[in-house]
Amino acid sequence: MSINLTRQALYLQVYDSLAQRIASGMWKPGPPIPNEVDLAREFGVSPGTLRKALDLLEERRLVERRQGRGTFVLDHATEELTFRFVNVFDANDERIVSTQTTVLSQGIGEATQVECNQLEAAKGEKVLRTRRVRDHRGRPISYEEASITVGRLSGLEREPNPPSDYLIVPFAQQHGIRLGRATEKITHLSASSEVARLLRVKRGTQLLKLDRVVYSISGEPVEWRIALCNLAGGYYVAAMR
Amino acid sequence: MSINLTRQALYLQVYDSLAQRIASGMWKPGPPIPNEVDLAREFGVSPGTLRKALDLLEERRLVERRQGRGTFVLDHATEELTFRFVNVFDANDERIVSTQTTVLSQGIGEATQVECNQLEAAKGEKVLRTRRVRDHRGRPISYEEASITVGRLSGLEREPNPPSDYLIVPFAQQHGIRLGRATEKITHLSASSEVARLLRVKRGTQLLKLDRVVYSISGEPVEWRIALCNLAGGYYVAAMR
DNA sequence: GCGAATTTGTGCGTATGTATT
DNA sequence: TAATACATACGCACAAATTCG
Repeated sequence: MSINLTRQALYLQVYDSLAQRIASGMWKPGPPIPNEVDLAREFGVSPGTLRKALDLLEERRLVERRQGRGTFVLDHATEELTFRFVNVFDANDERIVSTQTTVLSQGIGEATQVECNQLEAAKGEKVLRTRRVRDHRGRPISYEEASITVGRLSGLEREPNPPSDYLIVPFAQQHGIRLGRATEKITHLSASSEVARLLRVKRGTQLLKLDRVVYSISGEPVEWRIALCNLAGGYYVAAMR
Repeated sequence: MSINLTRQALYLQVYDSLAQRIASGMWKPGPPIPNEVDLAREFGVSPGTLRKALDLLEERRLVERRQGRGTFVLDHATEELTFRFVNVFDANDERIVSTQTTVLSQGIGEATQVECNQLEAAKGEKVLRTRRVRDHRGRPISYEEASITVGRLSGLEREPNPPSDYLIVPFAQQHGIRLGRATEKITHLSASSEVARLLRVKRGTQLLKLDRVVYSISGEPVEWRIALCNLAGGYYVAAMR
């Protein structure tokens, strides 16, 4: 290569370009993206450099590569990817994938101080707040309060009626954002009378409190959520590396 | 390269050789290992292939590479690596790194049915069991029951007095094993009178139950541990990708 | 303070292996 | 079987970081 005046390695620049094509919807799940040789030629880089960019796309779950078939944009609306930030399992070792939700309230407002901290948002930024109760196998399982940074989901600002039963992973994907990681703080507490009523348990029942922030692949916080969860014989699973 | 009669890719074979040198203690933390060109020559592979093997060693935290300096074997006895499977923080956001432990009992025996399941051990395999109470800032913070597969830690069988206050990560390293990942199941429960006494809390106090299995880099379970933890204003943190 | 030597990081180009269609 | 696409491997050149005289 010639002299590198740019701050970024070439394969990282290629990564950005490819990621942009996926975020913009130019490449969608379904058909394979162009093959490596063609892409390398198009970007004017060597096949090895392009492969390194694809390695990164794969690691960040933007694409999936299959030898002999091609490279495919991943659909984050699959069960595997959608529920990967949901670590609660019921007593039968089944992941709690809420089928039904009851929305208590929803609205857009300016971020509070706490929301600004959790979401790394500037003062005055808009957030979409949703309060709901999730059911699992016909039983209310959790009460949730979630806040989403409106500005980071492209097009959300202009949506008249955002879905109140959204699941954050596919919801973000629909707005050009793939999620990369999340952290969750876990404590336990006693159900207040209000929450007890919503979850149909006795007041004082012990619940798990899950305080979660979900980040985009590029590292921005997208959703902050607090869930009060009635484990009822189930458990939470954490995986560490 | 010539025909590939082996099942494994060349860079994976090289990885195994390098990993073996670290496990055996031939290469230790401290001085850098030989440079990439020399290693490639020694193994009779191209620099690119050797680099791919090193990439894997780095990803699995066996080595650390620094441009201009060299490649170094990682010491898992550092705080960062030792406590990476400890996700409990106190009310001041400080990780709970137990300074003091009181051992209640320790001994070697044949694995029970449950231990065989958790540790993927054969019937009759030996396990080292330790019961202890951990302190944090002068307060008892958790009661633990741990079982270790004796056969998977080299030399442990012949140790007359295994340390009762071991920390699993450096302890495994001392026996030629680096740990790769862990999973932890979390529930809450009320303290029994016995546990309440040990943790100096009232009977019935809510505790977090942490049921953890730690795996070696090669994927074998090494330790199964149950901890009953008095959060006392603290919290558990899970990170997801 | 500077330049040479050393070591890893990035990039190029090519050939061949292997899985899929 | 043939064509296609990703996977592995080779070898070389130069960039960037670090160390040391």
